[in-house]
Amino acid sequence: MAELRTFPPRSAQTGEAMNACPVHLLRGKLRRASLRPTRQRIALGWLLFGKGDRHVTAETLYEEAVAMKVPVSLATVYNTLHQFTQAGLLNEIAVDGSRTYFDTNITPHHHFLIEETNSLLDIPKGEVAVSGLPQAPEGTEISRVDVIVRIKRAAAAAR
Amino acid sequence: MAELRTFPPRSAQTGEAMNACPVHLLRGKLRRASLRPTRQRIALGWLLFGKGDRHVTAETLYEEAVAMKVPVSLATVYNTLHQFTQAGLLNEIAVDGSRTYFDTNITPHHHFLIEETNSLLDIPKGEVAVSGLPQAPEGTEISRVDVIVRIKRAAAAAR
DNA sequence: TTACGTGCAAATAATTTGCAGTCCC
DNA sequence: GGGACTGCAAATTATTTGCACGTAA
Repeated sequence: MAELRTFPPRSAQTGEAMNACPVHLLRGKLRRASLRPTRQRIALGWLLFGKGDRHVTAETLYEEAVAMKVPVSLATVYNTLHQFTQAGLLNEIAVDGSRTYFDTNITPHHHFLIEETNSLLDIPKGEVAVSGLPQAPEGTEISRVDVIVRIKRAAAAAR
Repeated sequence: MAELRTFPPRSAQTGEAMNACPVHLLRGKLRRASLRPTRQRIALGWLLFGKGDRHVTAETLYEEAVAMKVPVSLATVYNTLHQFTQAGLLNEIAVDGSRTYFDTNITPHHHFLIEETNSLLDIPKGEVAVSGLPQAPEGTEISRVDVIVRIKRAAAAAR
């Protein structure tokens, strides 16, 4: 259905009359990160940043791209996710020992992990507070604090 | 140096005069978990539970076993770690998207992740408190809360 | 004896890499 | 035009699995 066609109208790539267009913003975002705004980076950026905060894995993003008829290879999705992460546009989250998740919400916040579906959910900012953090060992500093609240289906309570 | 020889003195395996011996305790632990106290499970259990709380990966435990001249295969180490985990003797921790760590400390506590060496350190119980945990979604409950404090070498402060 | 465990090697799964061809500046 | 980017396939890494053989009960 929704095709790539929706994205970078060829005519627009030359920059005429569309300064508020999200694609335009994306290009700027990429440029600022010294990443050439290529077709696939823009398409992936669109998928990632175009609909609010999301959590994706390389695999899911790749599938989305394919579904949207965006011509991109899985290897490029991996590369792009890592480049975006390195550029600070994404956060990497480890929840289980197998897949790697990427989060488009780069503000400090924590997560629910729905064990049943292995999916992530943001915990609204401010609801969780971690206190009493001990001093980091000599010569080191805290780079990040991750909190993951694992959720399972409630034990069928006797009734 | 320290060889397996130190472990289950053949004579002891029949159960004579060594009720307080750690090997004996281990056997009980395994039996209670319905795991046959086999040579390799005892050796691995010895390595895991014989020196206080530890964090291992299948790979590191395997190397230790090899160094101790314990005859065991990597596949068995994986199996054993999972069986122990399922039996509640170990906790599995995900800190990065690649390796899986196992923690012999099964009481609720949190971790430092030394990014430089990719190693884990327990955060002393009681130092960290997580407050304001939101309600788990309908029909679900919290199964565990993991807090991982990532530590990096301090930015060389100007002086 | 007999089911449970173990070892080995092959199978998977997720991710990375090498390199030839393509595209942006 | 030239270097940055991409795609493909082969290479890696971490982990799992199938199956013949060994071993605890």
